[in-house]
Amino acid sequence: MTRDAEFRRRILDLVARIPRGRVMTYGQLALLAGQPGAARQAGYVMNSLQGGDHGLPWQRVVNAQGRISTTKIGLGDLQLALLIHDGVDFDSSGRLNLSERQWWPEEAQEGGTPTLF
DNA sequence: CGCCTGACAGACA
DNA sequence: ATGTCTGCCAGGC
Repeated sequence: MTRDAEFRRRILDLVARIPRGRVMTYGQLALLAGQPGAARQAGYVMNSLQGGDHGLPWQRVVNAQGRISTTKIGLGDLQLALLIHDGVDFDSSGRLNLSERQWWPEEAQEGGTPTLF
């Protein structure tokens, strides 16, 4: 299996596990998928979903500033609505509180090493 | 092959 | 806070 195919699969596995009301960042996904610093590639994978299908909670992925990045491809309003429906609250400047909303998988929480795979 | 553009992020001015 | 620069690398032209 090619490296990018593995990367993609790992990203999607992680996204599928994000609980309602919590979020993960692109850089975090890349890190846990074994490619620290490849946040842009994580975004590239998410972009391929183009929203909705796959039954994945794609809306639970935001950038490192707690802001929605899908505004660039026209999915911003939808993502915001879905997150609010999840119970996530945003401040007046459109940011959510990452320190209380960012979710880390159990495996990554206990061990000192952040990489998951 | 080169050049440019991205659902990004961190460092720095 | 805002803007610039660099690292990341797939895909379009």
